[in-house]
Amino acid sequence: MVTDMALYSPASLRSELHQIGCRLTPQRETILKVFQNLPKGNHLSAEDLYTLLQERGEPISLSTVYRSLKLMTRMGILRELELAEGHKHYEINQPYPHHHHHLVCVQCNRTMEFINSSILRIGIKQAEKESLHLLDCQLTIHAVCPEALRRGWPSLLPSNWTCSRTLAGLGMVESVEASTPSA
Amino acid sequence: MVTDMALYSPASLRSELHQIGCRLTPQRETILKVFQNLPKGNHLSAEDLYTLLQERGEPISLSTVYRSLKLMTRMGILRELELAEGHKHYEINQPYPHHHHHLVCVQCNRTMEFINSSILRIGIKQAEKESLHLLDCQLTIHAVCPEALRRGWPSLLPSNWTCSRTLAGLGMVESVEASTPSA
DNA sequence: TTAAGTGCAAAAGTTTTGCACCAAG
DNA sequence: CTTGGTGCAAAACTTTTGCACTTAA
Repeated sequence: MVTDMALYSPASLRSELHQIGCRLTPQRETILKVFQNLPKGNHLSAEDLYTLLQERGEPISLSTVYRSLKLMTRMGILRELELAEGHKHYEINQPYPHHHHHLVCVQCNRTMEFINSSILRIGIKQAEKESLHLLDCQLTIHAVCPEALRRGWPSLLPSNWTCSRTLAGLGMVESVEASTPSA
Repeated sequence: MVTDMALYSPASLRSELHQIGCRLTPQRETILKVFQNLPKGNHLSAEDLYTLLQERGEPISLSTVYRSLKLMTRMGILRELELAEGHKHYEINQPYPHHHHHLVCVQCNRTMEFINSSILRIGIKQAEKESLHLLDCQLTIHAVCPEALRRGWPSLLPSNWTCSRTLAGLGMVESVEASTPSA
């Protein structure tokens, strides 16, 4: 899964950090490594990342996680995704051929990635026009899945309902009609 | 400024609400009216909207504001914007010719709108492909303004620094080099 | 009449910060 | 050394919720 991934070596990260008066710390290096090895299509919230590092026994605090995510996003190393889940998610900011966009079902929060190179082209042109330095450009499509529509979306669904699309994504496809509340 | 705006009359809002088992309340009508009359390019956070209504003497609670924003977003009447400011902003979801996208400076948070019809076309096609019902589709471009770059963005700037681009937007263009902290 | 909506206050999250200590360069 | 970074705990915010009371239809 993780293929042509050496976007940032520790050395190049160090040098980018130094350029702006920052230092390379073990924590920052660890975080970068996590994102570099994250399977394509995954993204982590601050909390996710913190938990994951804890489980691996990496010593890091939640504040440092937040601070690093913010810094690395501003540096253009990470991408901050605003999907429909209430907290931000992060992924590595992939270079041009792998650069992708998101389609989100606002009911079940399932996210699908897609690639479309004209979008980036539009973004580059627009940033140039305003003479800004481009960091990231992402198309987010909000949509509703057919199951939700069928059930009378938006308000008739229990808030913890999950559509079959999501269940399928989790590898548990059977009870599409079940809608079993569990909160 | 507010031109061809009668996207939703109270009656059409009522009927859309009824279709999903909801009611038209004075609060919802008021909120819709605010967004319909909002000058092009403006967007409000929940807090902004609440304050604005308070000032106008409209009786509404903050919870209702949140509840209405969520509902109207899910109905596709409003658009939830995730710009770079930590809280969500909302604007009316304009139909196809007025549909627009955003370019944001991550340093000064200034937001610029732009129109590009191919983006919507891409969004429609992608949603169709996954057989989802499209609600909204927005391209967000994150960038840094030249002033920030010149000053050694990202970390050397005081957190309350505002670039000349922003000052210009506020109609106070003089002291571009001042960077006067005020927090 | 009755199910949906509102307001209030409390709770639940998420993200930020002050400060003392630690460590990269 | 010196300045930036980290961890901890407290604080600050934004958003959600339970419940009793209203109100649209």
